Amino acid sequence: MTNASRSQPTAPETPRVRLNRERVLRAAVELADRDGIDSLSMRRLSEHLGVVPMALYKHVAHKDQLLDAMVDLIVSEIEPTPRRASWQAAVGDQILAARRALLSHQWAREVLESRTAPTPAVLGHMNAVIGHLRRGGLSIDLTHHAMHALGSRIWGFTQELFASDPSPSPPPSPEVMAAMAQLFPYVAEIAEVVAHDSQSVVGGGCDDQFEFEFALDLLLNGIARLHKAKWSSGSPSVLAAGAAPARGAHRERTQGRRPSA
Amino acid sequence: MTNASRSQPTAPETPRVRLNRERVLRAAVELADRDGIDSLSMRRLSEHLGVVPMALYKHVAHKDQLLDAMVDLIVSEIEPTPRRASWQAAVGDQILAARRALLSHQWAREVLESRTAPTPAVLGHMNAVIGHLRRGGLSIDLTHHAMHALGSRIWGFTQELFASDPSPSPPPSPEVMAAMAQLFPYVAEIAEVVAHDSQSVVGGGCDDQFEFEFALDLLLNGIARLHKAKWSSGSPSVLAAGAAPARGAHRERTQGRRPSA
DNA sequence: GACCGTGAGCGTACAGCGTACACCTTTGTC
DNA sequence: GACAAAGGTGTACGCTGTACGCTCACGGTC
Repeated sequence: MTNASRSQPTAPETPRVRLNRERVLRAAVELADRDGIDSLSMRRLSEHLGVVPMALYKHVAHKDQLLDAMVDLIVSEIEPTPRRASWQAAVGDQILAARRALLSHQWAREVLESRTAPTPAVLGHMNAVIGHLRRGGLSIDLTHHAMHALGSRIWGFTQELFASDPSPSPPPSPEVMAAMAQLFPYVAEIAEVVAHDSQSVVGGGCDDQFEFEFALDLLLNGIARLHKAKWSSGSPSVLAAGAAPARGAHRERTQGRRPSA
Repeated sequence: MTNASRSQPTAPETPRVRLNRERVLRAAVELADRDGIDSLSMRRLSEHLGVVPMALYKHVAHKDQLLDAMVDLIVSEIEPTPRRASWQAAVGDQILAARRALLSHQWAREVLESRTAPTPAVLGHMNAVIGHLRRGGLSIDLTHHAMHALGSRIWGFTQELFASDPSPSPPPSPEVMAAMAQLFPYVAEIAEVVAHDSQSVVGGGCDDQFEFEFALDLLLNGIARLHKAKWSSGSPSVLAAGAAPARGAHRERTQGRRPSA
């Protein structure tokens, strides 16, 4: 009785395509793109695939593995970029390629950052970036610190101060605005200039692509200067070589300390 | 009958201190510090406070508000720093003060980044950082982009490639190591150097404090050079002023485009 | 064609989550 | 002492991830 609908359902024309890992992952990505990663549950995913929740567990061990595999899937779509005249250009290309690949998957940032172990595709992209740096002549030491400095920016997203609000709140009332200007004059000053077409404080009416490339160039140029100055983490005070005076001696600076020889 | 234990419990010496918002927040922070933010549930928190889950809702509207308030609580413990001879030093001080305040609350990064609206304390710290930049003579324009470039780094944490694994996995077997060296030679090269006392790929055996200050100085110095070169986002090619040649013309660069006048 | 092992998909069940709602108890004010 | 407000409780609901055992379709072998 309960199986009646299963043995010969009312729609026999659907030949009941078999599930496989690939289909599960593609559907998961599609759903996450459409509704956001927070509303991606095993139940909703299974529903989307016309299947019972537990069916998914024949193809992924648990939700965490599903997320890992989703990341791997879209990260593996980053094309490796060729060498360029300068390593800065090559690294920039590689990182902007990542940005293009991940930009249509807003959830990727959050998931990527929450992973604790890298997937093969992740290692591949890291390898490509490191490769451009090393072939550009950077020492292992400088490359290592450069990778830390770039951090998750190698994925092509800036870590903004605030997650962009999908449902923009109504513009703050004038009296709130005035109170804010009094308490936080410097924030208000910038907010005012930025908010010519938006109401968010920071990160709203801004050109994400510009801000990203701005910060990327800042870092790459800084690394280039260190490279030219033959900087090594053994000689920390050279960090400011050729630039404006550094922040100066901090009481609790880690002068001279370094992780590896 | 069921109320017997409530009306006159076996331990009448506990005068049943009344709950208040402060106590709830402090307990939540304590619990998050100890067990991680993922295991902070309203139920566990209430249990920790010797109270029924719903009691918490007399003091916070919902869990999101609790998280907001927790962040606000610890962010408000960041001391504002005085002016220094250079604005770089002042900004550095302010950001390292944030780092000190947040370092013992590992969960703060994740929560902070997931918020969409700033709390007062958050605005206060932002205001302090922006203030140091503006009083240092930076234009509103440059200050704005500098804040984007610093991003969530103003909180004192580097956005690492991977979350530090609380339960370090066993060191990869030699054959896995060899396979990795073949597939990702550049990653392996760095991993080998770094892993003299740790087994993680990146972010493991590294000096967090050093890496943080390295990246911070890189950014502050870059911003300082732009400031000295009187850079404005209207003249994008000046970005590389006085430094190594920039990444060069990207096909899809956003040359000249800018968010605000 | 008959048989049988494998594994995909199903159903049920459970513990845990955030929180709505109605109720009771304690507290502070007059 | 009366009464309102505020604080704490109990129950219940819909949601989550997933363990376990079953059934049934498929592929390979005889």
